[in-house]
Amino acid sequence: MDIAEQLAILKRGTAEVFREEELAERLAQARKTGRPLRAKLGMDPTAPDIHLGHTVVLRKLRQFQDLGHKAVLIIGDYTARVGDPTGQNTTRPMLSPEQIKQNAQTYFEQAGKILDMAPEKLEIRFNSEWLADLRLADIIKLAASMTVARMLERDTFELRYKKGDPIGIHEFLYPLMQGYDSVAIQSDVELGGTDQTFNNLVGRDLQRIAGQPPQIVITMPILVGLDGKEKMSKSKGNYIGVTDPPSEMFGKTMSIPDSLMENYFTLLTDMPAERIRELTNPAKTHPKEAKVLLGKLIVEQFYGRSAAEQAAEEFEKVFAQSQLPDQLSEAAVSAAPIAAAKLLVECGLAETGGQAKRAVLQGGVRINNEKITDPNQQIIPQNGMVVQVGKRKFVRLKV
RNA sequence: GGGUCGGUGCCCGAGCGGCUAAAGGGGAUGGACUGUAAAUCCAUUGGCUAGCGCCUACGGUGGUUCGAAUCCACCCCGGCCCA
Repeated sequence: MDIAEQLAILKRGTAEVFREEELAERLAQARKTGRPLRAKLGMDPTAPDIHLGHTVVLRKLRQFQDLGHKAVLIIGDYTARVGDPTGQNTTRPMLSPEQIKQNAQTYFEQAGKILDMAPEKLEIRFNSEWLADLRLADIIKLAASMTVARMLERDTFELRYKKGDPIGIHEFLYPLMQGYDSVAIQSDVELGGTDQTFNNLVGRDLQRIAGQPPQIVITMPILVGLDGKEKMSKSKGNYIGVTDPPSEMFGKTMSIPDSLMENYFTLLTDMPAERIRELTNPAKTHPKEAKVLLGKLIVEQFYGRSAAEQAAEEFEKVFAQSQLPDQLSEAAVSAAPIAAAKLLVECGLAETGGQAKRAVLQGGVRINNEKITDPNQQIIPQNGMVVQVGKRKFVRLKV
């Protein structure tokens, strides 16, 4: 594949490339010397569960692998002790080493769904390997390569500063540590979300100072969450996890605002841009149809085609035709008569009695598809009885 | 170190001795309308109780008072200004 083609693939969906000419050069050089590029991605072991937001960058990294390059995954075990201030309104707690190790493990398992895990395509490094040995003098030297003004330029700091939120001095060290990672592993390229732009560019500076050719920085757009407003994140609950079961993945995809579809197609699938334009043009494609396709494509990447088809069918059945899903989770209850509200709590459909009572009073509860209106109505649980709260929570009773 | 302002429910934020489980907004949940989209509208939003009612809650501890998120003392945490 020639350089122009490679470049086109690598550029697709990116937010920015610093700098494109350098990337082209470096690709050409790799081809000439036969030395694959080292594409770095830092992983924060504080948040082990991967969602589609993370896969945007992982997919890009995978493209590098597929083009014959090497992915270098940095586990920020040492940096996690500092906590990346990016996007945080408050200082993060520091983690214990055991916790970090466990998180990293989970991360690998999940990242393996996207990345090529073959040893010759993937190098995994813990940054404590080089950061733990730095002495105070080294750290001061590192710190001297940055100014307070430049630090404060970063939105995250600026925002917090203006808002009057606390900023710990140690947080200033984070970008430096991350930048030093690039020096340590001699990366050719570093990938990250746009929120990592600053951190990644620091790597360029530090490499230059260290006499290395500065890495090319490729940033990917931040994936917007299901709410259509904020960044996809676990804490905001607006995410699709890579371990979500197919039906849930599909259902969540169907719930995104239409306006987000183009973005999702671009960042989460390999669909050509031209086709995406057709799909997201309501005059050419019905939005629901496009979204179904999107949902299938997403599920397919993690569970294969047949699971994707099945999830779509199931969705149609349950939500469009209000039928019961194929698979119902079971809840064991005793056979004694019980008030409806209490039954909901018993089988885990409500957390508290008050919540259950409310659900009933608001007409959201059905037992064997019959609406219950009185929270105190006595129910005699029977095997196979189906209890439903709202549109999406079902349970089959097991007496 | 000095001065000053602040810490309220999932989040933001009002309240500044009783009428306060605590205004308002956001979010979330349930309902209507739909394409589990958006927009809109209605309702709910500490726990226990069939209900009367009881318990827990306004940074922490102790106090004043018939009664405290509200007053006082000390402590913890944070912002800003000065040094």
